[in-house]
Order: sequence, then C-alpha cells, then structure tokens
Amino acid sequence: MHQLVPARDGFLFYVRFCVAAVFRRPFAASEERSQATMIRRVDAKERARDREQRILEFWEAHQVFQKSEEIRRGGPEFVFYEGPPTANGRPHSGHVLTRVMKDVYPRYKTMKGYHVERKAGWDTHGLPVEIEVEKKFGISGKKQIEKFGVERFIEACRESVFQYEAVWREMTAKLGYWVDLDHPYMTLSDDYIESVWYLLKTIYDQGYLYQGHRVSPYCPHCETTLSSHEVAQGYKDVKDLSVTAKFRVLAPPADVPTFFLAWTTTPWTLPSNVALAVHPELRYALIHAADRGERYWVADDRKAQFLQPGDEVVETKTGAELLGIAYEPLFPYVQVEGRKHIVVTSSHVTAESGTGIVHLAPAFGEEDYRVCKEHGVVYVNFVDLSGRFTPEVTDFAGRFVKDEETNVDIVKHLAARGLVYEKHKHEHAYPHCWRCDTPLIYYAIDSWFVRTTAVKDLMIANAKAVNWMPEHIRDGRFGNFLENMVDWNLSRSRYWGTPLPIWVCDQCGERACIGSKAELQSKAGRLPKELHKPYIDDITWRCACGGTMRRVPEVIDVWFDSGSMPFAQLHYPFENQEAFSRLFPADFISEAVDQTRGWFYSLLAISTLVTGKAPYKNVLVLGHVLDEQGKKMSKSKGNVIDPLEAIEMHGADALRFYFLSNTQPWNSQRFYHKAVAESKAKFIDLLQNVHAFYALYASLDGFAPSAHQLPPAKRSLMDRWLLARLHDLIRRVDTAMEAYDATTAARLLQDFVTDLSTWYVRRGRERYWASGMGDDKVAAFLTLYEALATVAKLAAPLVPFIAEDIYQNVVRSADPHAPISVHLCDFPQADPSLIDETLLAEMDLVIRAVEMGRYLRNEAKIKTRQPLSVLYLPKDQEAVLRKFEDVIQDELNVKRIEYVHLDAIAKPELYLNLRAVGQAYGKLVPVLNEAAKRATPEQIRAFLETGVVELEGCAIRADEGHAELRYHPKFAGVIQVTPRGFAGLCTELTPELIEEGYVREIISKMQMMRKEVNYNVTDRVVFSAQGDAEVMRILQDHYDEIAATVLIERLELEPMAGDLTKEWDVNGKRLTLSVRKGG
RNA sequence: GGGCCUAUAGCUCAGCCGGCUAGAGCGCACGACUGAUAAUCGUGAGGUCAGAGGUUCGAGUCCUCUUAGGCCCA
Repeated sequence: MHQLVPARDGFLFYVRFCVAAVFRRPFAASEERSQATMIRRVDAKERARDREQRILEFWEAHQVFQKSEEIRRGGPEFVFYEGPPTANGRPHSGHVLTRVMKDVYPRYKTMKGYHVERKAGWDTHGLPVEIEVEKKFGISGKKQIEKFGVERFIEACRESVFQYEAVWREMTAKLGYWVDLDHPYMTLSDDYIESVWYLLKTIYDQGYLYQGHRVSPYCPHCETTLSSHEVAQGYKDVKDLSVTAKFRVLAPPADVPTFFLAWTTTPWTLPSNVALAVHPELRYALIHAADRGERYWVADDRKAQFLQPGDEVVETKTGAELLGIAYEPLFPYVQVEGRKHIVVTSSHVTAESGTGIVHLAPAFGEEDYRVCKEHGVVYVNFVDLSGRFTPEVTDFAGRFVKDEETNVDIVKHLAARGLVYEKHKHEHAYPHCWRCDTPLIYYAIDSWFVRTTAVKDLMIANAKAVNWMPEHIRDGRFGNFLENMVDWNLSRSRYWGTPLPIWVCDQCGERACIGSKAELQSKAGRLPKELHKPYIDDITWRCACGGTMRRVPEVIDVWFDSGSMPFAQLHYPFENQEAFSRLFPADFISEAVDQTRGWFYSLLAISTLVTGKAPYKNVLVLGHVLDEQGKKMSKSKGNVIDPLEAIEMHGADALRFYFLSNTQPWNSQRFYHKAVAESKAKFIDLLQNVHAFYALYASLDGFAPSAHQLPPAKRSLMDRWLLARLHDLIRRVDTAMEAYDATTAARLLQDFVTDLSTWYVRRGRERYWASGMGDDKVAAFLTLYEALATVAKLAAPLVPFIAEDIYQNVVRSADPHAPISVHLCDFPQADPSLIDETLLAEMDLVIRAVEMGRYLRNEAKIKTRQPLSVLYLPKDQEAVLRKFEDVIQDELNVKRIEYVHLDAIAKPELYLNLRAVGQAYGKLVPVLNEAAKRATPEQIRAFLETGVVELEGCAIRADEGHAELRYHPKFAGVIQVTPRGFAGLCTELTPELIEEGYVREIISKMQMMRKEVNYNVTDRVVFSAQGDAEVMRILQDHYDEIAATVLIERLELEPMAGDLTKEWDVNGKRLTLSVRKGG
C-alpha cells in the first residue's frame, strides 16, 4: 500500500484518505442511491478492532440485526434457545466459545431463508448471588441474614445480579453475537416466576411434587446446606477417631457369641444406627476368634485383617443369605416402631475398606437414607439443626456431634460394654465449611422433590431422539445420567429464588399449589408487591378447617428456573400462546458439557413432565476452554485471558475463527494469544490481503463488474479452475454447515483462501496490471470478484466482520441494488456445471510439476531469476501439462518444456545401501557393490518391477532397504523421480541466458528502490546508473525492455541527486543506482 | 470410587469403512522470491501413532488391560 502514497504527502495524508474513504464511500451508500460507488482501496494493515468497530457502527446505523430477522418472517422457523448466563460475574473465555457457536448457526440458517428469533436471557437467582451480597455486607449464614433483614437482603441481591451486565453487553456486541439484549427474559421477573409456578402446579396436579428428606452436606454453624461446589472447596486432612463396632447377632447358630463387625469414622452416627448393609453377591466369612471365644462376620475379602493365629473360618455365606438377620442395637435410643436393626443388602457396599459391612444411619448419609428407605427400615434423626444430640440420646443429649470428646465418650461407652472390636485414629480428607471452617456433617433435612423417576422411560426415549453432538453424549454421559436418575430435589432453604408456591394449613395440614397470580388473588384476596420473599410470605388465607394457609419457606432450585425458559421466556400460558406453538421445541441449543446435568437435564425434565416431548432437536455440547498448558483457567492461577482484552488485541473475527477452526468444539481446547494471532494471520489477514489486492487494481482501473459479461467458458483455464474450486467449496461448506460442522466449514474456507492467494492471485498478478481492458483482464477481474463476493457470503456466519467489510467494498460498491448487508443475503448456491472435477485433478498435477521444478532449482542452487533453457516433464502427462504450459514456464522461468520418456533423459542405476547390505551379507559387500555398478538394464528393470534382484547369488531387496534406484541425468542438469512422475531441469547456461538473468536482476533492483521510496505504481521515474562495464553494457542494450517494466522516463549515466541512491551487487558485479521522479 | 472424553512431529491439529512409504499448519534451520512485501514459495531435520496384549493377510484405526490428563458425579 505504501507505494500508493506520494512520498512528500506522507503517512498522515494517507490515513486521512483512508478514514475519509471509509466514512464517505461504501457506508454512505444508502438504499436509495442507485449509482455505483468507487471501490475503496484497502489498508491491509488496518487494526482488526478498528475495522470491526466500523462494521458495528454500520450494523447499528442500518439495524441490520433486526432486518435479518424481519426479512425472513414467514419463512420456515429455525428455533434457537439462549441458555441464560448469570450477569453477576465477568464473562470468561469459555463464554466466547459458547457465544460463537450460538451465533454461527442462527446466522447461517438466516441466510438459508429461515426465520430465527434470538431472545437473550439472564439467570438471576441462586446461592452465588446471595454469597456475593453476604460478602459485600460482611455477613454470613442464615442467622445473620435474618438479622440483616430479608427484604433488605433481597433488594441487595436484585441489585447485584446485573452488576456486570454492561461488560456482558460489551463482550456480546464486540464479538458479533447477535441476540436481542433489549428484550431479554429474566428469571427474576414476576412474569417469569408466574410461568414457573404454572409448570410447578402442572407437575403438582399430576402428583409428582412431594415432600421428603434429603441428605446434604450441612454446616451446623451456619445452619445451611452446601452445594457440592462449596464442599469441594473445603476439604482438609484431619485425624478422626474411627471404630470397628460389634453388633451382636440375636439368634446365634451356636451358643458362641456372634457379631457383625462394621467400621465407621463417625462414631457419633452410631446412636442413630438402624441397620447394617451387605453386598448381596459378596461372600462373607464367619471367623471363630479362638482367644476371645467369639465369632465375627466380615467380608471374605477382608478376613485377613481379622484372622489371628489359631482362628479359623467356620462358615461362609453370600450377603443375600445374611439378609434379614436381626442384631442387638448398640444403644437403646431408637424407640420408634417398625423394621430396624436388621441386615439389609445394597449394591453400594464394597469390600475395599473396613469390614465389607456398612452401618446405616439414615439421617446422615445419602446412601444410608436410600437403602433404609428401599428396605422399609425406620427413619430416625437424633441430631438437631445446630449439630447437637437431641434429648432421645439420653447419655449425650446437647453435646455437639463433631467434638472429638463426644466421639471418644461414645466409643468408651461401647467399649465398656465389650462392643468395640478395635479403634484407632484415622487420617482422611474431610469437608469443612468454607465460610466458618466448621466440619460439615451429612444431614437429612426436609425437602421437596419432583418425581422425575415417574417419567424416566419417557425422558430416556425423548433424549434418544435428540441429535447430540458429539453423539456419545446421548448414550454416554447423558444416557448414563438418565439411567441412574433420582427424583429432583427441588427446594432450597434460601432466600433469593423463585418461591415454592405451596401453602400449607398450620392446623390440618391441607395443601395448595398455586399456579398463577390470579389463583393467588382469588385465594388470598390480594397480591404481594412482588412474587419474591419476603413479600410472598405475607400472603396467607383461611383454610376450610379454620387454620391459616401459610407458604412453605423454601425457594426452588435455580435449574428449574432455567429449565422453564421455553415456556417462561414467553410468559406462557398467560400470553403468547401462538408464539409458543411456533417456538417449541428448539431446533438448536448449545452449551458446555457441564450443562449435561444442568440445563440439558432441567429442560428435558420439565418439558417431558409438562408436554411429554423433548424440548430440543439438536444439541451441540461444547468442551472446556483451557489455558496454554491445558490447565483450567482460574483467577487464583492468574492464567485467565480476559475476552475483551483478546478482542482488543486480535479482533473478534480472529477469536471466532480460532475457536471454529482449531478443533471440534466438543473437545476441550487451549486458548492463548499466540494461537489466536496465528489464526488471524493464516486466514483473516490473508483474506484481507486478497481483498486489498483486488481493491487496489479494481480502483486503479475503475473496474465495474456489472459492466462486463464474460461466461466462464470464455475465461482462462486458471479462471475456470478457480471457479470449479469455488463452487466445490460452496457445496462442501453448505453440507458441513447443514450438519452443524462449522469446524470443517472453517477449514475448507481457510484452504480455499490459501489457494486463492498463493496460487491463483500470485500466479495471475500481471494479468491485473496489463494495460487496457482486454478479455483476459476482464476475466481475471471478474473471477476474482466472484471469488471474493462468494467467500464473503460463505464466511459471513463464521467471521461476520471481515465478510461485511469485503461485501461492502467489493459487492456493494459495484451493485447498489444488492442487499445492504452480507447478512441479509442468501447463502450461495453451488452451480454443479462449474465444478469441473477433471480440471481440479489436472491442476493438482500442474502444482506437483511446479513443486518438483522448484525443488530442482533449489538443488541446483540456481535462483529463479536466472532463466533456464529446458524443463523436461513426462510424456504421458503432456496432454494435461501442455494446457498449463505458460503457467509452469513462467513460475519456473524456463524457455521451453519438453515432454519425454524418462529413459530418454535419465539412466537408472542400482545404488546400494552399504550399511543394510553389510548387515545382510557381511564381507561380500565390495563384490556386490561392483556388481551393482555393472548392473544390466534387465537387472535394473527386475529390481524396479519386483523389488528384488539377484547379484552374485545374493538377493538384493528393496523392502529390506538394500538398494534403491537413482537416476542420473543424461543431460547437463538435475532430475527428480517420484512414483507419480518426474521432472528434469537443464542447468546449462548460455551467454544469452546469463545476459537475460542480468536484465531480470537489474529490473528487480530498480523495483526494490521504487518501492523503498514509496512511489506510486504508476509514477514515471528517472534512474542514473554507474558501475561494472559489463552490467552497464547490458543495461544499455536492454534499455527499452527495462524502461518499459520499471516505467523509466530517462536514464542518466552520470551520478545524480535523487530520492534514493544505492550500491548493488548484481550477480557479483557492482552497480550504483539513483532514482528520482520524472516530470 | 463410578461414568464419559482425550492421548498422532517441539506446539496446534487432520487421518473416512482397517488397505500405498502416517499428513498439514506453526516453530526451527537453510535457500528462493520481491509491482500484495511485517506478504509469499521451496527444502530439511523432527514420529516406538501413550504403553502392553489380542483379532486380522494387514491395525494410528477394531477389542481387552494399563498409564497420564480433562470433565461430570460420588
């Protein structure tokens, strides 16, 4: 570009020129304007971010996003659901990947004629929000929240939720993610909550909403349950007292005292023991302990731990055979009637630690709770919400269960009665509250559940019908999860969430589930200020029994909020019934793989419960974005890349293209600046370079594509090849995008742009600077125009900014009637008649011949600027190669090409690999080597055809690496032979060739000087030259040719003061050149 | 502890239904080109296809086990 700028006007002028061009030329072209505008020259070095900002302003000014939706109204619907992010944290790199994928397919479908609505959404409720607020006000735990004031707390949550919305908006916009952020759905709105209530009531009416217990990690100090994520933060290695307790069998087979042994690291759960669990298929051994005179049941696999010398195994049984055996309780506290203190079976028991027999206390373990429930064993809970024993535990009432002393005393109590087999301090990782450091306990609290297990089969069937990408999610991660489904624990004992709409009578226990505001109004006679706590909890009414209906205190799991979005984003069924029938189910959703048990599940569960159908048809599951070392990005490691910073540095197109082309999106992938920069250089910059090239010459010539008609049949082979390549590309990209495979589409585009730039344009450059406007030049311009215009459209969904830039400058400047944005265009359609497969294959042959030729020049160390006389190519490829003779000749700078048989130009020789032959035949090597040199043509042909030849009675084998054929040229030059062909290059230099080499050398030096001083390509100049007599003679003898190429007006032989003077080494001879502009 | 995924050149990735001597880009070294030029072209070095078994005429590819990493869940 720099040579375009007159040196004296300098860079600032150039910048002003560009800026003016940007704002006046293509974008000023309003819809009414019918005159074609001039194409704008492109600054290939423009910062990507500046270019993209320009495009963003253009989209904004012309409402392109809105129009892209409007113009497709009435077309087939492509339904996209936005999984709502939370705006109370900054977006990270993973969100970039998600947003790119969510953008690409809707853009593509829009261009294919589909109508796509893209409603943004915000996930606003949940514990993370509450924790942020707790931090802000320096409070912690439910007691302090109550003291702080629930109303004040809720208000603070509401404010905190949109804290980072502006950053999200900025990231979304700069990334080019088209989504309607002005009309988003928000889970905190009353409309949204009301829809969620409707769904809950629908579920309730089917009898699928029930109350039960749930065992959760629980902090007895904060009096709250913790999520698994919180638990994972607080593991610490601690030493706890562990005990192997003896449970006496009530009806021993002999009168020897017999016990089940069970090991626990939480002695405080033993007072609540109600059963023992064994694995039904495991073998258990009954050990007779000789010295104690007692017998113990333990898993057969564990018996070595318990056998003392002299002991013996008297019996073995399977776990199933032990089922139902009753034992004497360790403590007398469990008074409730029912099945208790018996052996039950469960497949979760293992023989990998302890005794292979597990003590069960249903309130303090999830498995314990489940197994007891399955076997109909009684439920007891002797620990209160503050972690202290209840009065039933008479010996330890009021004592904190996690105190070491309490546990020691419990063990002592047992030991005193002979019920301890063994005890020791056991070191293990135990979870602690990340807030207050209190050891957590697993603790059963009242919870509400959705009976998802009731529709398990339907959910599985629905999930199977979905197109999961990658496919293995369907039967793998997601399929397994559904197979092991448990009821959905819906309630949370928290504040900031959708209130569970269940009211219970404080007298008779009557229940009501409310499914709308109208229903609440009719029951209670009034509505709260809003549907959140604490306001909603003020709404009560009189029960038929005379008691008061009060709402249960819980809010619901935020996953139910987001899973409700197909309904609640439309405030269905209270509004938009028509829209809902149009926008359900989704054709396409995409989120990261961690949403398998999150959003993918909650959407499916709610939709299946309410409609019986799957809520989505195609799900693209994304992998995680990792740092350069393949580690998870986290603030503490300091390896986080801020997406906005990355966009600032490389531009959104580069980021988008990196994520699209790097790997299939479900693989986890690394993300770092260098990788993005590379992606930018290999595709975005290359494409922009081609654009700049076209713009430069099209503007110089005032080329107007619409003014010319030239059917492909009348264009050069090179043009027809590019068009074949282009239409083949259209077909492949379309197929890939249709299959949600943007990765393949991106790679195909990249390969095409590489070919376009490094072969078609590079090979055809001089066609564009030919004088006049002959047919060949028109063909070159038209073909490049069509390629750029088509690539812009094909690439528009992937890299929307540069695609728009090219479209505006190349297409819109030429055709004022074209749609105002590339994103309003139809996706290109391949013309099969242009896809000439033969031509594509032939060009491969040509490129291979050229590559061999370049290799030979390299081998011979003769620079390309030195013309050579002859290139030999295979006779059997003559028909093809002859068609491209000018291309090959020009690329390799040879005077002519001869098509010959290999025999005619080369002599094959058998060349022994002495090392291999030595290993095989030892000291015969010298003899064999002589024989090889004397090998007859028959012997050589035998080796060539069969891979083996006999020399002096020894088999010389190609597959053993004994020998290879080497070809010696029969002419003065070099040769390369490959299985697919050969090339020979005559390196003999005649005086004429040498002289011509000098001419090219001189021209090259002069062009370099023109460029160095930034002359315009069309400026005429004056050169002065002095130096070696031979060079000077050649310069003068070929003056006309040189002057025409370098645009020399006059040659001075005396030294001259010019803009630049340089001393050159021209093939070893001295030449001093000065240059100045002509007049 | 369970489930799922991944493992191919120094790095990032292709490699179809099992079938030529396992490829590309980047990086590195060397050379070329020079009217797109902070661009471009070529050559070279660099591989125990994570490891071990198995199926097969033939395995990077299919099966089993092991190892390492990632994710989800306990």
